[in-house]
Amino acid sequence: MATGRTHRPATRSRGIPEATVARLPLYLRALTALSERSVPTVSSEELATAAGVNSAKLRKDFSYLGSYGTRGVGYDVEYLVYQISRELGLTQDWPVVIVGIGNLGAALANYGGFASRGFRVAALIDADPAMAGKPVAGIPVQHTDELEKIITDNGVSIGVIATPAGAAQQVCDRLVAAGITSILNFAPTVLSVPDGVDVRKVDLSIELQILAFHEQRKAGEEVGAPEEAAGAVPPPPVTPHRAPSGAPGAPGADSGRQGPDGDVPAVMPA
Amino acid sequence: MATGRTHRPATRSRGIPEATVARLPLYLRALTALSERSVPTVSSEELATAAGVNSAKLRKDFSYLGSYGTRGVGYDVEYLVYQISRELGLTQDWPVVIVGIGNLGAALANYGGFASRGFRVAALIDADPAMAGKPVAGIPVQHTDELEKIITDNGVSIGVIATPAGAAQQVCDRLVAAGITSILNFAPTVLSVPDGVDVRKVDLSIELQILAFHEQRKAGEEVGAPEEAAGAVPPPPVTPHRAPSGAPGAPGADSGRQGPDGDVPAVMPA
DNA sequence: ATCTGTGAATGGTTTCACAGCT
DNA sequence: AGCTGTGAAACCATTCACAGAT
Repeated sequence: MATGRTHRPATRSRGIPEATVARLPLYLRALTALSERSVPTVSSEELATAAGVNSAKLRKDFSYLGSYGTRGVGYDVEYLVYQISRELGLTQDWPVVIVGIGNLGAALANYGGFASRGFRVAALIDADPAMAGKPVAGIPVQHTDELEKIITDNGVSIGVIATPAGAAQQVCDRLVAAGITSILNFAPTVLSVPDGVDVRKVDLSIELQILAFHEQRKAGEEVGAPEEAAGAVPPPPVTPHRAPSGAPGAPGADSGRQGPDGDVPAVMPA
Repeated sequence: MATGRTHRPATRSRGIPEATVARLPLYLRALTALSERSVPTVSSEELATAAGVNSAKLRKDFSYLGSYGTRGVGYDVEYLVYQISRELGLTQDWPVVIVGIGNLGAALANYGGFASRGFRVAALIDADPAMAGKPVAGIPVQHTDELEKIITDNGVSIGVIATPAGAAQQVCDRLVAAGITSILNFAPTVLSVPDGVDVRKVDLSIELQILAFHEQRKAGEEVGAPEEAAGAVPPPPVTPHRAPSGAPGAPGADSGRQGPDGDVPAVMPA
């Protein structure tokens, strides 16, 4: 049960900063679009705009990869596409398994963006026996029992977890035991993995909550009142010694914020 | 065409750092789980483990909210749940519209995590007339024509875009014109929005590409060869003056990396 | 004249380590 | 004794501004 490493402690990765790595796919996408329109070269300014960043950042980012531009001219589109693809490891193909074929899993299986870069969906796996054999996105779903075999046989090293939260850790453990070393997790749970395994998390409800935070601020500033928008100010930290008997404060319109079962599966696998 | 602002330039938000805001939902989830198990108090250490961060970070984060703990004891679970909910704006409810009801849109509509905190799916919108009226997750899909009316009538300020990339900017413009000020974008495009509108992006293929980057590094280090794993070293930056006639380098096994239509819709709305 | 590549400056985030309260 | 709250230090990321290449 190793303590979950998650973010890669910069193992001296020949220096490319994590923040830069996270933007390379953005540049790649913008470049691919240019390439399709047969644009031969771009300036840092143009490319930055297309990718939604500023040009200084882009140039700094590229400087970690090497000197791939031409002063006074810009960057050769095809050449850059290749260099970034190579840096990201997209010149080889990556078989991927998706575990948990509910709505979300099906959406992922159908997602064109996977196939379009080196990623290939090697298998779809679900715990529901009734799903077994049914094709999703042209690929027959296989039962969880086959998980280990599928991974070894296909040499899969990347797994996508799209199961309900309750099943995620268990699935994760099996994936890791079978040899998976990178996991993309859509279930709303913190996964524990041994050292050397990378986990990235995509969490829909967290993103919304962050938006709500800013949204609330906007609403507050609008009226001029710098603090609370509506509703009474909550009780001060009265240093409670035990759990308060009732509810903590005056939560306003809080008629049952709690969902049907706590933190909730992303999507049912059945 | 305003240049797309995206990340909130820290408008003196009473100081809470963006990185902290992004972690509050994590803490909230861990606290909710504790609350359900009727745990009265937690130490920063325990809570940090449950949330997947370290305790120093957690304490720093909480210190921006106020002094909600008790030295020598820890934090009162219920009280903290309330304080963080309030800070995130989750004590009020947020009507949300989802535009683009393909596999992904349907998955989102069914996602329990939305409903479980203040978020309420106010409407599902799709461009396909054949979808109109069909219930998804118990909510009838409405046609894009109704978009503006739906938003104004329901006072919606948060919109989720789950359309193909090609439609996203257009949908975004209409959402913004109708009064939406926060957008969660699942389409693989950079959205341009006027100042004051927040956009957050969830991009499945980018996450996978980041994993591939690290995966590649692991494979390389394993064999001891610090540089290229397999395949010839690519051509040096020969300062090409125009686009090279053929392909740039020696992309190895690159039998058609390009997908059927470029960067590809997330999921078909039809 | 133009546009890249990069040191130096700035700003934000994480970690350390300990003072201060219970 | 135990655990929070927080300055100070260390680290990472972004932006500035300009030297250097074409």
